[in-house]
Amino acid sequence: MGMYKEYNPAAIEKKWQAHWDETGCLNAESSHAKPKFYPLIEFPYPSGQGLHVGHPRSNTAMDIIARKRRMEGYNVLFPIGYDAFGLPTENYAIKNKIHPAVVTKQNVDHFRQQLKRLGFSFDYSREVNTTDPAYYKWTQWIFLKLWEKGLAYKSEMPINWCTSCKVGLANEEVVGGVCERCGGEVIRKVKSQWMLKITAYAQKLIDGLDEVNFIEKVSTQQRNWIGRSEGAEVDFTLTTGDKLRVYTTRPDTLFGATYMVISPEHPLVEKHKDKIANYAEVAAYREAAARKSDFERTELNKDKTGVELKGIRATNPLTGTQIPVWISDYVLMGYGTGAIMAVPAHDERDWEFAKKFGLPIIEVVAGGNVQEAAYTDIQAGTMVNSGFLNGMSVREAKKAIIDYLAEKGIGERKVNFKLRDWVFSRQRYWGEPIPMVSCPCCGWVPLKESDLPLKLPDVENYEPTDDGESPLAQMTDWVNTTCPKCGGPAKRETDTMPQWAGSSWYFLRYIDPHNDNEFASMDELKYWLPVDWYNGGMEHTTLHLLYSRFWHRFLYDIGAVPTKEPYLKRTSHGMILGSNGEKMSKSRGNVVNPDEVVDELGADAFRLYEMFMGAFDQAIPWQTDGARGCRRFLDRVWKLQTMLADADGISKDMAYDVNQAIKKVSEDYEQMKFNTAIAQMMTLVNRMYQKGSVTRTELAVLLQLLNPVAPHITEEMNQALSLGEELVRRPWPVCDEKALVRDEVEVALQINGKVRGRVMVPSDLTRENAEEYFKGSEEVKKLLDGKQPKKLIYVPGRLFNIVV
RNA sequence: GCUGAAGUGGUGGAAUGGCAGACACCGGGGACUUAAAAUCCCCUGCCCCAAAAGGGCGUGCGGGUUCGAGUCCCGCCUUCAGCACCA
Repeated sequence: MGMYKEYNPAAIEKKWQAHWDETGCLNAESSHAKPKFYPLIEFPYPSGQGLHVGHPRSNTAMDIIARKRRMEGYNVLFPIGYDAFGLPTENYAIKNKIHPAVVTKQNVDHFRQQLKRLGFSFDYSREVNTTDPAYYKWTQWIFLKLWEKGLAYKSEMPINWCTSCKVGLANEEVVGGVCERCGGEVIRKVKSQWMLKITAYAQKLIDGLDEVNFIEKVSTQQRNWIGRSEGAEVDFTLTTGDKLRVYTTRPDTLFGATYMVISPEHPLVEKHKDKIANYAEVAAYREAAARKSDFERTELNKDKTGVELKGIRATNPLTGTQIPVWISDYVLMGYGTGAIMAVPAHDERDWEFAKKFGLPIIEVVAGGNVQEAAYTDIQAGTMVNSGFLNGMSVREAKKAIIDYLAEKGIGERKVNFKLRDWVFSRQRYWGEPIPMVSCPCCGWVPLKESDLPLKLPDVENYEPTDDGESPLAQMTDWVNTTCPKCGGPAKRETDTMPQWAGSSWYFLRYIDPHNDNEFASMDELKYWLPVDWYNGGMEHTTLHLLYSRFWHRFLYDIGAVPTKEPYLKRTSHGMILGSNGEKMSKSRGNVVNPDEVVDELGADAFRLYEMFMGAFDQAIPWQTDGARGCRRFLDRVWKLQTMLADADGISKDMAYDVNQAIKKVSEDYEQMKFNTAIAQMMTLVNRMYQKGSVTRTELAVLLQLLNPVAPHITEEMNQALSLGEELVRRPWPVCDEKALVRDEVEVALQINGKVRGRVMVPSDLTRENAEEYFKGSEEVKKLLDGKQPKKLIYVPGRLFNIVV
């Protein structure tokens, strides 16, 4: 045993990190002999600011699980990589005239060094980087497969266009309707873009949720986002002779339709412009709508606006009544058919619209007062004013009307999804080139697989062109190519893929990261898939998490991966807020830099605090004083070396506490209740201090339990005291249930639910025996003071309640 | 407006319908020290009482269920996050 030294985290942490690097003992084993465990964190975007205190929250949590699983005998793949394409890097490159690849390399190196300082047990030998051509070769390959199966197509879609900078902007760059950089006006400009048909997978993505174990709020949010609804499409006839098809979830209310609303972009507006008496007004409204972003159009609480198409009317197919047709920007071309029938009596938005514009309101479901408010209850109402539907319940009416519409050929049952197809084009440089060529003879032609990766060319200038094309469009040498099909002159696609592309399949590449022939071998995929546990932020629930499920399910359908779903389990961490309780941001000046905390307190204390600060799934404000408290705890653990007793084994008076800690810590880690697990270890250490001594066995158990959270200090103490081989190689401790059984337990004595005393009772006292036992008790006699008990309740081990 | 989450001491937070405030932070007191820091020990929800003993009040608000409610039900209020008025 060496001399006692002060706890010096800087030296200890460096030593063990170097040891893990050299031995690779935390890396996944290539053998498939052991059962596998694949935990995953969302790989970071390597921003110029470096790591913030939010990253280590998720990382430490999964590191704890990963380290525990290794001790439980699993072969663990805990990978790390970088999601390195993206806007901030590109903007930085433009501003500073540096190639984005250079910036990316600097940032990745910085991130890696910061992550290593925190002692995460990542397998760095499997690192991936989405900007590496050897990686994005396979991103492009997946795109080609999607194209092959008809899931990639081109469509006219609006982009945000700054009229002053003359560039396309991301939603994020549009703040309050104006350009974030110059404050210029932003309009929506239509451009032909690549789309992915995620809507074809809507039902599969809903059904897949039943096969996995996601926390409830994630499944709920994905289901709501996909938004399956069942209703009907119905044809109305216009006075122009056209059929106007609408989608409705309430076909039962068809008799109550008193007007129609179509989207301002609806083709019928353009088609019949000479029949529309107030066309100038309509055109002005349409132009105003075009200027608005989807968000503004759908912004709530805003006043309903709209314009009647004068000169065109629609006929209600059931009543034969002619009703007016309006345009309004709250109806979007992208959902349903871009047209609705309005039933103001039973839809709140329609009701408001009708009130504002003085349109008639006809009650067709009895039960409310439709002049006062829309009546939307679909459980209680009975049909009225609805011809053959009268007297039916809403449910019956729905079925009857759909059957009727189908019979007459004017409508049909229809399932709709809120989910929209995925706009896959960006007018940017720093993304994966889309491997497609436009040929005047053959149309869009995919590159041959053997020509992948299609690398990004070196350009001088990364600024988008002022006509909305990607910077790549200026690279005529690169753009002009030959058609892979006919060999004639052709042009490359110059838009690039969105950042979501690389992150939609990165967990597959980790499995076989150096494979040049395929994105991963089936043999490895079969062993490692699915990801057993994926932790990430709630903000990625409806985009990244859904997109990657979509790609994975597609790859399954073409036989490229062996599982339907990529992730078995999904959990989520809460955000770390600034000490003022607000979101951390540079502008608020409340950002905490993890490097500074590690410098002052060490990585172990930092990790400990990240896990101790509060409930893992809740947003928590950062308090550096709290982190100092965690360092104090580690100091106390360190000092236990000076309190070593001669005895070995677990002493009798500590058996309960030690085993209680094993049980509680083991269970709490699994449920991500890290804060209470740590509290339990603090309690154990407090007990050891009270006693003033600790055996080697007791200390070894504590170090083992603490190791996943604070891996450096625990390995160092284990080694310094020669307690055994490295903790990473030792099995996870098992609770001795017998040690938790006690002869007597303290229970509370209550009168009418109020605590009036405490008493020790045999721990095996049952409900049946309790009455007799307590009747003989002095304390109970005293409390009763002659009163007659009406009822006696014993909760074993908890309390005895006397109702008088 | 919709959806989701949450309101508990001075602070962060604990609590399968069963002793509210575990574990920490801050603060106070003591020991050690020439002294300070660090460390160790003790106290620390609020109110009444000189103190103790002993009461009383307490988990956003108002009701309810229950022997018993932070927890369950109904109705409000507030805060945070997300959002695509989805017919």
